Amino acid sequence: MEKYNFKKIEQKWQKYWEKNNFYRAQDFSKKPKYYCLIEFPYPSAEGLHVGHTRSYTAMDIIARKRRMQGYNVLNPIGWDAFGLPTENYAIKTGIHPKVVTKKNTDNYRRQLKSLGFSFDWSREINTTDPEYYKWTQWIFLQLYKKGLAYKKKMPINWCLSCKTGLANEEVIDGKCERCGGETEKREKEQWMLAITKYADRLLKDLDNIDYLEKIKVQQTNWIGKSEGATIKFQIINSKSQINSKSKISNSKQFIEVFTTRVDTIFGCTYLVVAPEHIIIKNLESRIKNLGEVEKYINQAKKKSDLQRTELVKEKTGVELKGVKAINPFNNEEVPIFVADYVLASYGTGAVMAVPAHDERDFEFAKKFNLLIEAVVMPITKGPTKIYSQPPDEKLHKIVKQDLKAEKWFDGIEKGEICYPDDGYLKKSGQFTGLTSEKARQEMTKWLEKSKLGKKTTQYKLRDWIFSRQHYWGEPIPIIYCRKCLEKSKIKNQKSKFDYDYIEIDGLEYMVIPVAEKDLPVELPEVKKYEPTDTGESPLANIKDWVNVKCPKCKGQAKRETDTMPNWAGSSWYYLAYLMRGISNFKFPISKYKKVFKYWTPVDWYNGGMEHTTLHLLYSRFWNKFLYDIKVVPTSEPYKKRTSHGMILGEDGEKMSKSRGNVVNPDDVVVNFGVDAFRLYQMFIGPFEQATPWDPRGIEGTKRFLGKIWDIQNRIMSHESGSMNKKIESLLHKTIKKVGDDIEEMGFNTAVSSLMIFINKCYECDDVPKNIWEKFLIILSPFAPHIAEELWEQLRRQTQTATQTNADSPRKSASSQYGSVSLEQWPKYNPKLIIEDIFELVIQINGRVRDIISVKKDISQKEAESIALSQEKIKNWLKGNKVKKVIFVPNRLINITI
RNA sequence: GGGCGAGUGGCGGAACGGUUUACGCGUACGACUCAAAAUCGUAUGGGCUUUGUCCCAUGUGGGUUCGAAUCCCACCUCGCCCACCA
Repeated sequence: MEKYNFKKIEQKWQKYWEKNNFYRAQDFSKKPKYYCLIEFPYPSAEGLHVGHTRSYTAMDIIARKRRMQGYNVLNPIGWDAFGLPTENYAIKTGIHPKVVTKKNTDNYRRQLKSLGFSFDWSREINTTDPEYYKWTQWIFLQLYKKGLAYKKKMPINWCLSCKTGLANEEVIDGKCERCGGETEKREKEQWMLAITKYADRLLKDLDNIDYLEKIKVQQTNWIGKSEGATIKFQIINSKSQINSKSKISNSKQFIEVFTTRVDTIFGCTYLVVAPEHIIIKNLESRIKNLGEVEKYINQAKKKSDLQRTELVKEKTGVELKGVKAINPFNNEEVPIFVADYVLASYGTGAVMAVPAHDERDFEFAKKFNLLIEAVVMPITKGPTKIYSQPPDEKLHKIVKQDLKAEKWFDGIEKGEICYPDDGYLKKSGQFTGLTSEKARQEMTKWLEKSKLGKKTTQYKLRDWIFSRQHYWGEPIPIIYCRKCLEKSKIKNQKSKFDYDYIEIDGLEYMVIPVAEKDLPVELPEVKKYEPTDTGESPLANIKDWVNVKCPKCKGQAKRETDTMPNWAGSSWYYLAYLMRGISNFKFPISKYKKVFKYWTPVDWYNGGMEHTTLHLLYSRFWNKFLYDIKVVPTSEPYKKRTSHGMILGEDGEKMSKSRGNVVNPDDVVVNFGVDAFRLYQMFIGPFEQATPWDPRGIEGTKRFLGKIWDIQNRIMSHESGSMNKKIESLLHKTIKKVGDDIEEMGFNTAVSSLMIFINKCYECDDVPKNIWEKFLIILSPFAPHIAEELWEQLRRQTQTATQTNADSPRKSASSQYGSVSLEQWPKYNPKLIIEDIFELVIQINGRVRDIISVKKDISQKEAESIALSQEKIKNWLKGNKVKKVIFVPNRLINITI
């Protein structure tokens, strides 16, 4: 018999699969569909590493199993190829990103094909293909038409070294996610997507999908819904100013604040507004220390986010002298401060400060010596004093009256300690005595009745900054025309513009979306890819691309030169695979509705945790939008989402080029073969956990395959057939275990149970063929090449034995014997799993003292008498009285003495 | 500071109320070999002046239970994500 030659086998079967279009998904097949999805890779110059391939292998195993279970499986692959590394490479070398992308995708394709993944290569996609991105642009235009894409002057995060705007999500600790460089705030006209309009649905619909709990929690926190109230504080001039003749101009001005703790409002001793808050400009004439305030604001603006966060400990701020605010609940005057610990972008950009019940306000008040007034007292611990008649007697049960509790309580009362939790109210007018919860309800009602505020829901989620000033991205398909704007102005009344216009460099333009028939707006050829220092996209320099005939008036117009962020192309790629199969991206969209209906939603999507709040949320948003405009039939794109752990380097650190600990699958495969590699990736540790790569570990899975090869040779070398009860029972156990484990992504234990089965077979001389065949079937998703080869050998032997003389036609080398991947996934027989003997554990006082084999399903009585008759046990029991006997059927008996 | 998760042999890990250390790596010894590699076999948590019907071991300290790695409480350490969100 030949030795196990993985190279030969792998090549043979990979060719066979490809030649026979083995893993092509059938649109509209009558079989039930199963759509599994992995995150398509960004084709970098370094090539694949084992971090990618582990998760792909896992999904490949699931796909292969589903096919054997009778599903029509779609397991597609493509390239998320727009991105900065490619652009940076182009800047350095002058080579067109297209060329680089081609080179990298070719390499990735070669690598993936060599690893035996069962992808449907006929649907390969590439986000940088104009036929692909014309649809990305098309979706943008639909968003624009529905008012969900808009342009806005925004203080954006600007990366000084990449020279581009970044979304909040792309700035980490004040640094650029890509290059790690410093960022600062800049004002720029940016295209925005109104994801916040979908915030509530993105949150609520999490209930109906099967995402890992931690993914749901992360998305929930990211969306960050909080219920509270907005409250209007009237602004007045402070007394000193009133006295100095200039009467209060009666145009009432208000500051609106957002709070989740209305119940603490009687403890509000000042207001704070963010440095960017518009009210400061509006109050300019009334602020007495304007110079000081402006100085502070300028300083705050200069601070990058990094500096702002670094200064967490030291709070800064300036009082707006000359004005005060009136607390609508008690009509008390409170001072107004400007401070950068208040964020302009959240809530109303202004807060009511309650130092007694908010840590940040407390800190600020301490520093500026402001009044701290406690109005909420703790309920459960040590209230030695009662401030009012609470509505519920039980709330006042004094739990402990030790000194500590009393001190704590007094500290709160004296304003020495901040108490940020719920409690019951004191010194709160008509609301005194209510619990925080109840008070929030009542006070909000009161606010709404008196029209001084209202119930409000706030989200941390912000709109998505969609503009990038880069070359290597999808051009935003918008044209700006001055002539059209002039015409409309003449036609319409001056003040009523029923069209979109925009101001660029002081000139006004009309915004004209590119028509569907003119898509794609293709990236022009350029000589230089560098972003400009002015912050404009490199596209702005291509005059004959920028200057364009207006599609409406045929006059001089110009194109938008910003491009889309990376996340655009990946927000809908699961649909692109379907379109690719049908009509290769031709218009119109109606062509594809049927295929969407057949395949969506994705049944199982696996990817990295790092995409939970970006890609995964963005693509849920786009899908919901596409659902609303009736393009896709389901409101959620992915039915089930799981995530994988990272593979760390041998040193236990994250794999990275700079650390030099990256493992390239190519090198592993050369020495050990694809099947050993696939198995080891699955065996290395729990799938959801990070595990270090151990270069020696793979020896084990290679030996495992060698054993399989040997056993098959033994089986084939002699007539076997006699049933082996033990092996049969173990087979059925293994079928169950492997099947269950795959579903729960317990791949490491699945592999180990396959190993246990093989170890047992190895001990036996005689493994019946029909048992062995079933083993090959359940092995095949993990190690498809060797499984195919052994299956074929086995079949060839059987067939040549039965049909002697038959000159079997020799078409393709292998197809005549079928393929193991066309077999049915075997069912286990529950009866065969149950053994008639089990190991009865005999414990005394919970400690194991003896183990004996006994018959299954014996009664407690029987077990007891067996236990008590054991010599060892008798010795233990000598001179002791049996107190109690606990019996766990088919497991153990515990005697207490 | 907040959220999520994890701490078990020399190492990756299994078990997730019932025999701690499955499976694999490594190591030691043995077989085969002139020899080595490969392969196969055996052993492999620690302790003992007691080799036993012994004792101790799942980050630390408590608790619940006949019985805890597993459940509860407190603490320590590490990882990931978020972070002045009112």
